[in-house]
Amino acid sequence: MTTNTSKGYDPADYPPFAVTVDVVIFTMVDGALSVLLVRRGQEPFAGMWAIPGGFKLPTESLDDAARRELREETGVDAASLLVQFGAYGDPGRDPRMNVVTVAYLAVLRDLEGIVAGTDAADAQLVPVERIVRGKVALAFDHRRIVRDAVERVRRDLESTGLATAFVGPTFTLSELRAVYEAGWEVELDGANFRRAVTAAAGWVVATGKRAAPGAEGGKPPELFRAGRAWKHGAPIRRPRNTTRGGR
Amino acid sequence: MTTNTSKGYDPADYPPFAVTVDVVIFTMVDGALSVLLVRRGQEPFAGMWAIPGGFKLPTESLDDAARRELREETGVDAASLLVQFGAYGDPGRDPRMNVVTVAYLAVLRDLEGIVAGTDAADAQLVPVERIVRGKVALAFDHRRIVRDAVERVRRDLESTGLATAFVGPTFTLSELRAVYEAGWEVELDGANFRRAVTAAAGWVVATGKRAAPGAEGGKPPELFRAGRAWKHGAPIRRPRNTTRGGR
DNA sequence: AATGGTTCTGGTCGTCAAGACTCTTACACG
DNA sequence: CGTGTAAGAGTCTTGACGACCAGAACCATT
Repeated sequence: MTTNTSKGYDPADYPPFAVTVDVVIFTMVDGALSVLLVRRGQEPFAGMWAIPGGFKLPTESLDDAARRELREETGVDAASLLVQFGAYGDPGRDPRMNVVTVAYLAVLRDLEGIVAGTDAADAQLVPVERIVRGKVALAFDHRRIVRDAVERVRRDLESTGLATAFVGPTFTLSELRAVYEAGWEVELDGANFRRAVTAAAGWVVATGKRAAPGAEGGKPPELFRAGRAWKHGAPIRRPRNTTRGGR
Repeated sequence: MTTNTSKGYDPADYPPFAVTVDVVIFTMVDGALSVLLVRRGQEPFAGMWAIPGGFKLPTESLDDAARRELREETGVDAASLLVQFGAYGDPGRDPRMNVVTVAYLAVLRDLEGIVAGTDAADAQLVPVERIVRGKVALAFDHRRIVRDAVERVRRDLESTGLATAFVGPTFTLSELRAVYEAGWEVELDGANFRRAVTAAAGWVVATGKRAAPGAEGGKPPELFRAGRAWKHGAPIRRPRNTTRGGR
């Protein structure tokens, strides 16, 4: 074992990099987990779809840079959620120079309306399934980044309060359940789901109000808001359809 | 919403950064999850303890850089595990320049012997608990990095085959159980643990051999090797001692 | 007003995983 | 040959979870 001699600090010693921050912005579009893509204006990959991103400034933290990119691209100031999930620095991932990018995933609620107000040639919301399966070509290594982001979302649904970021400040249990169903690609029984989140206090708090019944009719559902317990976990676990033991 | 105009490519446009890779190297030291610390030889923070790290080269990937650092610091070529878990770039985290570091966590098995062969003033294995609680002062923001790494280990124990990286190619169920107990700071019943990992095929494969009984005597335990199922998950879940609902 | 359709909401029931616990087996040591 | 120790096997209870059914509350249509 050698001692740590590697961090020499002659400024000529270290190779310069550009550091960028890319943000995978998720939202729910009629029951499908979707991400925001923007069309690139410049080379390289001009005209191609990509996830939003930009250079980090020396005066801001990585989190700040991600927040700034989010605001610049969507006008939204505070995302429901913004988490870092990976860094990408393969040689040649940017054809022009050494770029290391730090990837964030964000969750927004009302993105659909915002995107509808822009030129459809410049921004669109695409179901993750289409990106994962390669139906849409993305610039750089952005397809891999999106894939990793989706993977992270699936995990965090089970271990964090991520799901609440997809719904509004008040929500029905059906809406919340739909988030899990879309993220995990499963079907959950409504009655069992209700029991899981209402059995213990701290997950959802009844507001006493009711939402308007859907277009299809039906009993008007209760409105809830998120409790504090989400800070430390999730009320339900991902079903293991694979009979324990994998394969 | 604006279109993506942020990635201008005039080389004078983007602020230069140094990119480093830091590795939190975990190993088990008599039942305690521990990390490798090395003493810094140069400024800044000369003489202080830190986790190993160094500059990324433009010709290598981030993963390659992490592997290289691991080899340079420990002489070990292939770690049992090497995963990226975070990037850190707060302004001022390095007093001399703009540095963004990408953090990896590694798991090694026989590190104790390697460290014993070096000058104790240059490298040591420290239980994570001492670092988390701030008993050891670390350079840069390395304490935070180690804390995040520990958090990641705890999670990955439940959702990946991380635990098998701590044990040898063949192992007893007690050894494997000890990994979970140390990582989660819980006690697991030996009989129940055995049932969990042997109930379904694919987790552990009996080799037919038996290890020598411990110094304390007792029935000599069976030796197993890891099966393929670990690729996709873990055989046991972290006990929820908090009576569901957190708070 | 009655009927059928839809969704929410509460209840039941069987299955199975998870823990707690006990007992047997196989070694070392004196 | 007993005694101590840890591995390994068995039993039992609890409760979580999923599948399913039934009633309640609303809408739309007749």
